[in-house]
Amino acid sequence: MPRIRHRRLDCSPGCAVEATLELIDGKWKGVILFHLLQGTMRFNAIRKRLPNVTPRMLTAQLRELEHDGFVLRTVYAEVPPKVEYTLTERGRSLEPVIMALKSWGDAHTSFDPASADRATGGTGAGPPDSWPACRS
Amino acid sequence: MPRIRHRRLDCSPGCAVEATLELIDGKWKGVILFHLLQGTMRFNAIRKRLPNVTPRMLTAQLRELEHDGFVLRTVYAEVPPKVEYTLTERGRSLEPVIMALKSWGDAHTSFDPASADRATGGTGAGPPDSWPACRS
DNA sequence: CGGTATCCTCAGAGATACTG
DNA sequence: CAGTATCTCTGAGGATACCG
Repeated sequence: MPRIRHRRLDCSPGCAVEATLELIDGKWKGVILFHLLQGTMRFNAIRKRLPNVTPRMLTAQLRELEHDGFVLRTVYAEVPPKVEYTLTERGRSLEPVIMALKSWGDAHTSFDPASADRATGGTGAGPPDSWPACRS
Repeated sequence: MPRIRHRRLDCSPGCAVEATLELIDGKWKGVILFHLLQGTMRFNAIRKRLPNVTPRMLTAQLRELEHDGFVLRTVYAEVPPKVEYTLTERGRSLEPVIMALKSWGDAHTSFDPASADRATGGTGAGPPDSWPACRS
């Protein structure tokens, strides 16, 4: 069984920011957490929401979330197999964080060049050329 | 000049979550953003706040933040050189996100086992063994 | 249905040294 | 002071195939 380790030990007043980021970082954890906020889901249900995820990656991410105490994995001894993923209390405590991320994303995915780059007496140089857009 | 690309294009209702996460992900961006919220800082001032960062990494992270329109880099034609980093409007718009991350981290760095893992009719098995603690 | 098992790639990140 | 320049390496993450 591969042990799960966290890497960031660097501290400072902003340590808490990094600590939290590290926990929800990892390619799919954010979205998984977001979807689980709507309720318990089964493996393939989650999978359908993440179009490009491979089973291997989804398992890995879910295992990390479980290890970090965010989700509870419940296996039913049935045929065919049934596994449910539910947020724990700790997992639900992330709701404000996830929602802050979502709100910002919703508000800024279509970027308005006129509102950025105007901080102080900026040069006007270095025009931001491209931000990623959300497809579909 | 190495072009900066973003990778995550995967969409779904939770797309915005991932989109935001991607922008502030990257080992040091969260803390940098956090510190810049307190005001304009110079390169070495930021560096002092991130004890274990190498100049190369700090430069890279700042360049990405600049590319994403979060920070403004102002170079003064002086000797010795002076470069200041300031948040843009767009950068400051991240404040709720950063603060959500920090609040959660502050509240959960000392983990209380009694409050987690009690979701539904949990098994009680799989005791969470170790979470990373903040040193210093 | 809900995963494992392998294999592989490549970009993120560290160490070290040097510079306008 | 504020960075570059290399060189190296780890491991997160993808592709593909198979299993209880």
